[in-house]
Amino acid sequence: MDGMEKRAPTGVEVADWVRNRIRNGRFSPGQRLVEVDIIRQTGASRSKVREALQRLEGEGLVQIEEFRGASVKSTGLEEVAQIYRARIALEGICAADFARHASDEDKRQLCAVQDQLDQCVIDRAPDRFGRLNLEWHRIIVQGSGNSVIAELLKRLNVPIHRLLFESFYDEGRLRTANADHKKMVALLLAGDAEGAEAAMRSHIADGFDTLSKIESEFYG
Amino acid sequence: MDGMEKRAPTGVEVADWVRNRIRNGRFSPGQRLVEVDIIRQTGASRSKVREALQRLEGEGLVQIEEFRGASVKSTGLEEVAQIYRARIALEGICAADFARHASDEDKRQLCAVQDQLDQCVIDRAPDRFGRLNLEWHRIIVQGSGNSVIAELLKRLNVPIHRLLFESFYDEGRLRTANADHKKMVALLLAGDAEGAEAAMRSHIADGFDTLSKIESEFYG
DNA sequence: TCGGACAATATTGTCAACAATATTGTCAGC
DNA sequence: GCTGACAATATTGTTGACAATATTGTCCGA
Repeated sequence: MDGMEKRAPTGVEVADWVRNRIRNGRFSPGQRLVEVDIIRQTGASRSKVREALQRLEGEGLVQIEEFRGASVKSTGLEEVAQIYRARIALEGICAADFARHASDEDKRQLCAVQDQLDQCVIDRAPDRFGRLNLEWHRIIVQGSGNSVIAELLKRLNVPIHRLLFESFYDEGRLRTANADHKKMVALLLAGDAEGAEAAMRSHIADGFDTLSKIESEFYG
Repeated sequence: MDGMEKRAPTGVEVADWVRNRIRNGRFSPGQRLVEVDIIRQTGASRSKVREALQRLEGEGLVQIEEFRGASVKSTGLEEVAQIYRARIALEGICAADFARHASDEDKRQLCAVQDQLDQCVIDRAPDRFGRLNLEWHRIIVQGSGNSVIAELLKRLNVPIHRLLFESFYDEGRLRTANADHKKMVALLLAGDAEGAEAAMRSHIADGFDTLSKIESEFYG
């Protein structure tokens, strides 16, 4: 795939490869995904590439038209809004469940990441903050113990991956977001399920609001 | 597929065919899905059947082992509980959004189905009640206007399809469920988003509770 | 120069043959 | 009868060739 590997990649691996490239914008919306190109770049057989593209179509990440092949599906602002609404619902529940029955290990991890986030605010490192922010949310989902929801969120986050970093380049948003985080950690550790859920909801909703202000002219 | 059709079914159609058979129990958990059998029954080519099985694996409905083929994945009580938790989150949000901005047409449809549900209670028709119950929930999701969540719920409901009918054979549960429905319709029409969401949540949670009592010995 | 017809190429869709592995059947030896 | 080795069968995995369609290039006439 990257270097020179012996065994040919499996269909799932090719799907991962393409998905990553879509996520970080290396494949842009509307771009056609020609089978031969992917074969050349991955070393996979055509069957595997086709399998991968069909899987990604199932995830809603690409669309396949007859005799025209696969292309990266673009997600408009309306769909982004719907994804955020789903996140509000799901991560809200996760916060509540985390408050109810997270393990000490999960709580410890959460605090550790929170410390690093605080440091990022001091250092004004929005990029690193973005990465740790993903980790922070992931820990809460994992701590809720619901792997079904975890899987749903993993898929929902793919199309909005870039956007999840965008807003933190605004200093003010970065500070308020981290203030949200600190309050929420307190609620989560205190076992206040209702409070944590409400806090998570407004936190994500605020994230979308600042985002839609930034991106509104882009989407028109 | 059923009768004698001319054109061969596409991969998506074969996937639908298998998914339906899994949903209504015609294919039971653990059962191996042999490619040749599906070819015989659907008239599809092997490529299409393989494509279909891979798609279903992506949906988490079957599992594929190397050189052992596809088999229907079984969902334990723990996973069912997690699915219900996700439903609580997502349908709760849908209820709130329905209350906020559902169209008059959606409201009208909801009332119509509610009337039919009431009739089912009078007639003691649990089977018909189950079908209309699906429709009732679907209308609320549709009325929320969030197609992303609608898609998530459609997938989540597949593995628990049978269970969604089970509890209504208990007369008491059927009555309380319909009482929930009527209260919720009132809240939805009144535009009480918070009330509707809370009602939907406890409605679904109650559904799982009665279910887990019925099925607990089955899952052991 | 423009546009349409036609050819050339590129790309995807389909299928069948073959390889690799698992599953089942058989039988000798005990 | 039971067990293990081996053969026979069944099933899945892979590849390549070919068909179907789309895309691009070319040329000619108005």
